[in-house]
Amino acid sequence: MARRERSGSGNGKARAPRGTRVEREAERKKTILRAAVDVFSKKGFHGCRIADVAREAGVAYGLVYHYFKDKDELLESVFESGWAGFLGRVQAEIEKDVHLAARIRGIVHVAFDAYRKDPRGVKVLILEVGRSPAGGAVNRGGAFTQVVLGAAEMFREAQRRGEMPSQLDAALAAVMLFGAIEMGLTAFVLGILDKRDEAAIERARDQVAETFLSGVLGAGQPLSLPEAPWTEKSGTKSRAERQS
Amino acid sequence: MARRERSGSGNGKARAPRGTRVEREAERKKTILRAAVDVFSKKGFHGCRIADVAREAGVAYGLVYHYFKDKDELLESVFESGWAGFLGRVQAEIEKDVHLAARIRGIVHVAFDAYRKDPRGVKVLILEVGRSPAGGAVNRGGAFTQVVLGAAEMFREAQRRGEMPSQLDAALAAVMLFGAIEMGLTAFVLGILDKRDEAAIERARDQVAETFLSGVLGAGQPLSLPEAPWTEKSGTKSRAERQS
Amino acid sequence: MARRERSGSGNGKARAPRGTRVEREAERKKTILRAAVDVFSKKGFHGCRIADVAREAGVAYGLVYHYFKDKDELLESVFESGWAGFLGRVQAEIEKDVHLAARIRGIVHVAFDAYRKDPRGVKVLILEVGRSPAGGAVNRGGAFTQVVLGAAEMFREAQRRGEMPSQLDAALAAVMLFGAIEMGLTAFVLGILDKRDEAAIERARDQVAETFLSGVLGAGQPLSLPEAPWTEKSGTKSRAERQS
Amino acid sequence: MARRERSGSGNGKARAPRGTRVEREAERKKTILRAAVDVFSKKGFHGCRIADVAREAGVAYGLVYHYFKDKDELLESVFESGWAGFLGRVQAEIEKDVHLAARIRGIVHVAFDAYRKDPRGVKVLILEVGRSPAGGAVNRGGAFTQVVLGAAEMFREAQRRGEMPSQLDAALAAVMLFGAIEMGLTAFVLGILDKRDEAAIERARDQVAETFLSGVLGAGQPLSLPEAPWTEKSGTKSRAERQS
DNA sequence: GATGAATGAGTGTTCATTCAT
DNA sequence: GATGAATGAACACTCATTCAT
Repeated sequence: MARRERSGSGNGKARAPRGTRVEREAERKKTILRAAVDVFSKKGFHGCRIADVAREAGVAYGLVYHYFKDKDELLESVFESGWAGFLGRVQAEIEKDVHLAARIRGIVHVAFDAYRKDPRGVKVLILEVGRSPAGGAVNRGGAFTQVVLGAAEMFREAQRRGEMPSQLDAALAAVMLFGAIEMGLTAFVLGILDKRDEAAIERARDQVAETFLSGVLGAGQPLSLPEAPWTEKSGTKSRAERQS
Repeated sequence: MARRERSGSGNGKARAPRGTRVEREAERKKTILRAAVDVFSKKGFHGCRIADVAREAGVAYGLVYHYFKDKDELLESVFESGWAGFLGRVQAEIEKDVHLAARIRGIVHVAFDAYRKDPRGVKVLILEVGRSPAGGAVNRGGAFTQVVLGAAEMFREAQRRGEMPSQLDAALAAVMLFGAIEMGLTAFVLGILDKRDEAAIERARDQVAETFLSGVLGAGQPLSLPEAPWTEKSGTKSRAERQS
Repeated sequence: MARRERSGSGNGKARAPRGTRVEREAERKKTILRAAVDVFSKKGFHGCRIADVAREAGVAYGLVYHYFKDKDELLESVFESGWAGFLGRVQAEIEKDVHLAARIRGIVHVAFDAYRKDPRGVKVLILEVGRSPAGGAVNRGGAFTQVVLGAAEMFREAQRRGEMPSQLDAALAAVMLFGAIEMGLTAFVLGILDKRDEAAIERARDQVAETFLSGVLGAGQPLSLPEAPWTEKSGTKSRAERQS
Repeated sequence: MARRERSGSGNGKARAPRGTRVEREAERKKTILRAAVDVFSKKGFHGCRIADVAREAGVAYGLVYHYFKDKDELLESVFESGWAGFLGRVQAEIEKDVHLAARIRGIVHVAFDAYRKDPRGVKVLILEVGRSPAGGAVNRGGAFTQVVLGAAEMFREAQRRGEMPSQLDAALAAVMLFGAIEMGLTAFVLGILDKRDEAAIERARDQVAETFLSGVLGAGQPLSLPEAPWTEKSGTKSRAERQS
């Protein structure tokens, strides 16, 4: 952002071929970031050392500290560069002024596409994000929570528009959406589904979207299921029990 | 050896089993285990030190090593004692010979009940389990995967019985089920939903179950949605778009 | 020594079969001592744990501490029980009123016999004794030094008696004697010579004795060796330089 | 990169090699090694802590680990740097193509010179080397054994050349040689002889060499000793008894 | 900017020793 | 006397971070 152009000051000797100093620096930073993603995805945040990242990036040990204040900032950058982009795209889908179904499909698509493009990165996100109870480090919670809340608002709006029954709690719907997506991807990460099968990934994507939609939209019409006890009872009952 | 029989003094019901050395040792071990769960849930696996566990349990540092070979074994025990129990109950639900809907509800109930009984423990499970790319330590992967596969089999069986449409991939259905549950609980862990509201927990439980059921069972009847592009086209289309 | 006979005091019930309590205790202590020798010989003093000794002896962990104040005392006892005996016998040989040659042979015999009877014990002595620079523990230095000094006195006496030339420093002769013996045994301990070959042990014993004798007794008659430069030069010179 | 050429400022003789990073690192490593030798010689291997070595060397704790993988490697280096050099020089003496007597004297000289130059180092070698039954660490055994075997070969060769009677077992002769040397030095280490008396050291050196030579070379001519019982009997006898 | 040596606090683990039963 | 659980000091090793070149 703070671009400081300082094109050649008469230094007629050797000049770095491609790109300004600034550009090359940005390049370096990206290299390190990418290396960090790789290493994190292999060993996890805690299991990796700065030395690993440096080696993977092919730069000197101390250079990492030129670009990142400390390990935490590095992690945060990883998330900003990956997660933020992802969340941004999700948010964009959320804000589209189309029918709920289209938005859901859009969100799911964004997630699965991200996985197809950068399985490593997604793996890191899935495995590390939100798993930092120590706080401090990955403050993904915040960003992620924001998106979930945004999605909840989307559902609420859809309910107002009549695009979806009002019985289902909007926040819960949002949560379930991301749960379905995450586990869908986790299935590939853990090897339950074959990650090398492109078609399988696409199929999973569509089924996740449609199944979720079917569940959410059909929530109003309690299909005649054999005994669906809690749909009515539970609410009442629990309220009664609440006295203790 | 030094058996100290202290036959009930009229206390016809529960009898304090304290006294035998063996019993007190088992007690100690449990104390440490509980302390470990507590500490883990507060600081996560990597953020916790043996010293913390010992302090929390109120025992001497070295005693932890009397009962557990090393930190990894302690962690594994935490998961075995918590996770294994949970997975066992899930498995029991899976194997019940009732309609799919009942089984799904049973599974969801087991999970939410576990959370109600021991939020801390569940938090640990959710935040740490399966997030140990370093491998070795938390070998939950295996057990969890087994249960997911078991659930997949359940869905497959249900499809054969005609209790559920065959279009949805059974494995994916299993994965989504656990995803919905996990995220449902995560919502409480992360504070998106109010964990102190017992009724909210029950409501979430039921909605998760019913929504999931609705989605899975209704998967056959693609409700007349405004544009549901991928249901049919997807495979072809995406392959076409792949050119870029 | 302090035998405290307390034959049955009318205790008509169960009585320990063989031996008084005192006797059984002495027995225990010996068992532990033997176990300690074994373990030390396998892992060395520092490499072994009290637990190892206890296990080897087949007694409970804490019992070792009933009989020995601490690890150091245990080690000292090992040396006292083995080393002291050995040194005593050596001392006896030293004090015999016979010709030097006979005494030397006697000493060598004592050492090699000890090895034949208890290779383990000798190994411990050789490998650990005198290797405790930390002081404290093995105060063998003292005892060993005493014996060396005793042997030196023996040589001095022999020189007075004319049984041996006076040129060789008596103290050095003593030192060399034990050096030859120790290395002779070390050869078996390290496997340079075959420890299972009884005849080899006997041969080594005799050759050590005779060679040493030959060297010491012949010290007066500087066999016409091709160039024996230091015998005269160095000695004289150094004595001259000694003034400073 | 930042090469800072500081070509001699008229200092025609010795040039301070300091300046290059590599050189200073080698220097550092040596400093640590020397410190390790010092600490070992004071406290022994087991009694010394990495912290001691670091303090003695005046470097930071962690730096020791920068140069040495772990404590064992440090120890090994200590021995390699000291022991290997010593053994090499001994081996050189062994391989010289001169009369046995000269070689023996050479070997003894090498040993005593080493002691004069670096009593500390020799002390470590004497007190710790070969006393590591735990194996692994000090693999001196191998190197030392090799030299002993080399010396044995030297004696065998001398026997073929007729420089020494054939009765004495060559391997035993080798063993005794080193035994005499070791104990000769031990006498100074233990304080039996005065280590500050340079002349005493020289005298001891020469007497050890000559006495040993006298013993070995005179081995053929069993000086008319009063009763030399085993010289004939024992050998024969033991061979006979060997039947059992 | 780049490099990697230097630093040292933090933590897992061991094990001698004590003590209640 | 026996037993082995309990205690905690001691120490090896790691690794984030700094700094001189």
